[in-house]
Amino acid sequence: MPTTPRLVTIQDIADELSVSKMTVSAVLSGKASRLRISTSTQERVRTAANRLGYRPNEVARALRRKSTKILGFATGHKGLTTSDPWVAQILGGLQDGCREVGHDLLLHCHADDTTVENAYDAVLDGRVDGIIYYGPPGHPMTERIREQRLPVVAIVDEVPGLPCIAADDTSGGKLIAEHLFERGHTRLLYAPQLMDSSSVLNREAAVIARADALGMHISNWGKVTAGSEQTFLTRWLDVPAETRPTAIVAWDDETAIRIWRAARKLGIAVPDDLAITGFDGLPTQLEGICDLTTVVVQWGDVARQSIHTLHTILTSGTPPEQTQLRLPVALRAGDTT
Amino acid sequence: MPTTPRLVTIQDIADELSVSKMTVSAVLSGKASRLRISTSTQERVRTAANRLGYRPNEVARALRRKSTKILGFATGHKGLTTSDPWVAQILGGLQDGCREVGHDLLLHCHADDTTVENAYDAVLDGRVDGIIYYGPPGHPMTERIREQRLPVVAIVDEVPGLPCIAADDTSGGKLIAEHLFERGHTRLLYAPQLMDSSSVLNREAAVIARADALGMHISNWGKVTAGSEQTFLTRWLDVPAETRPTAIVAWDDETAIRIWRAARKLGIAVPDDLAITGFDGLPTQLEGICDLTTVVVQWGDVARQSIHTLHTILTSGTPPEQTQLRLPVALRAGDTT
DNA sequence: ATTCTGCGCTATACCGATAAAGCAAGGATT
DNA sequence: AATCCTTGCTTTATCGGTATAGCGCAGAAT
Repeated sequence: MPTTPRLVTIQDIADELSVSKMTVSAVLSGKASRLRISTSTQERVRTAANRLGYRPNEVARALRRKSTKILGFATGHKGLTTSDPWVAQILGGLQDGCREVGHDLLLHCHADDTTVENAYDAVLDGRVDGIIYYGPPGHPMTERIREQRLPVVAIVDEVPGLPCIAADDTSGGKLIAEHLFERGHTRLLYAPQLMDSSSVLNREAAVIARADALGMHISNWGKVTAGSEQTFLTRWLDVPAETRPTAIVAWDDETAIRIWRAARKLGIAVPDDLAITGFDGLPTQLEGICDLTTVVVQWGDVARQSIHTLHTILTSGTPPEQTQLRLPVALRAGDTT
Repeated sequence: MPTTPRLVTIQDIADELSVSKMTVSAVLSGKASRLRISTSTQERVRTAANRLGYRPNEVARALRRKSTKILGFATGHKGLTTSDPWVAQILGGLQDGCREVGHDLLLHCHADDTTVENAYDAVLDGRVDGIIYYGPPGHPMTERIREQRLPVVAIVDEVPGLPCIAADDTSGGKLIAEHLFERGHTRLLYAPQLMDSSSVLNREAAVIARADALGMHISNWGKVTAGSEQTFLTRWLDVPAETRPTAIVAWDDETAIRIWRAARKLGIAVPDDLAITGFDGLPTQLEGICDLTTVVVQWGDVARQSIHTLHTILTSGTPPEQTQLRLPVALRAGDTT
């Protein structure tokens, strides 16, 4: 039994003043002039509302207006969690955006594995007006989202057919390759972890393209999952020093740091024997003490922007002109290159 | 104009099968046996619902049932933001808890400064069934929350009269003092930053009490705000070496790291000249590379637990017996002591 | 004297569900 | 043969708002 405290409704005020519900509603929702309510009545209604501590029931409103003024956030990547500090940055941005457009933000907690399906459901349930989706593009449900023209905006990873706000991964990859080139590297190794992400693929493609153009050699030994860094580096140690890659380009900061940590354990000197780069620009709280070379992405801005795009879709009915955005990134050199 | 896609309602199904709305509702909400609906009708309803892709409108449900199955999170500390990685841990825990009790989680984005007032309003608006509140205890609104018996659970900081789930700050402070004692320190300096937090005060009191008991001397030069670390350490340098505190006990990790960073800049050797301790045990992502000595708190568990407490209050109408919880903490020695 | 117009508000229906009571038909009971 | 009970649904009211049309009255126009 949810203990909702005694509520003051519009009816209570109406009874008290011996006017109709509608009069009260009109006054309190600012439609007073359209319904031609006298100033004196308006005054009386407002006074009574204040005195009784009236607050409009948002649920009732939402039902009538068919819009909850709530936007949702759904993730489709497995293992991704809100406590991940980089998702936190996104959440912060989503919140800022919501504040700016006057909505609230709902985090879906229903299923154990939060998929696009949940996003889809939540909209149909009427719980939220629209969804920010961060997940893999391949999900069968994305097809239905497109067909039914549900208000969904993708972030970080591209989902074909959906509006998408992401980072400029291509520029980021280019910056990494150039940075390593300037530092004198000629043999690179790309270390992905997530595989069903357009972001990873874009970063990789850009690094490769730029590395090639600069005459560097770049290889890829496949996924570096959590826990396999040691094996990865052992393999690296087995390669004769003269042909060994001198830098590892990790697809994100987390992977980079895990490799860095493993390198320490194995006694590999970073960056002298091996340079490591990340991608994301996570706030590690240790800036100035211990810095990873990385590409800084304003994830908060990506998220904020996505809310605005979603809001435009909701208010105008159609996506805004600029429905595909890639926000600029910057290289930050640290102690690992 | 929010573009809600064409909805399938209970009425559509009823029309299609030439039965009443109520029959459909009963079947789909599992009350079929109580209303004595024949198995064949149940079958027909379910089939039709599936075929039409029916999803119950949660807003309508919420209105009727007077419960949204949504819990809210409100912060009252100024400057605290979701992108703060440690708030992220809390959010993750809140989400886990919500999943376990079958609710969703709403982040309030209405006002610029999110206060208890917002929490209060959101409950009265009917947007959420209850609130997890993290903020200072002194707010005048907390008085009204208590009076009206609103379902609010405080976390991290104690709010008199409200149920509260927090970390065992007292044990944490004790652990810090003992750890520094073992390392041979005799003169400590306590560095707070937030001031209106019971958590800070408890930590301080515990450190002082334990330090006294162990015969150590501990001083407090007041708040170390962001940016004032240099000044703080300059003052420290001015003290003659023989009477200088040899360890700084920061009230949290963030402050500790800011001091650590400033120490680096000033050429102070950590931990040889000066030891530094934190509190929180934030995942810095740099574990094994660069570690702060700190007290690890399972913030996720604090948050999860608070959801369960709130849920108990909502379902039973009264707070559970154990309405005050202090979760255990552990010391993690790092490179700074 | 009659119709028209503007004012200030009320009546009714509806959003999509659910709770509670009602009611018709058929078989069992007395 | 009359009553009762069970089965299997339907009816009505309600949650708390909002949209739309309407209605009585006063003064102005005809």
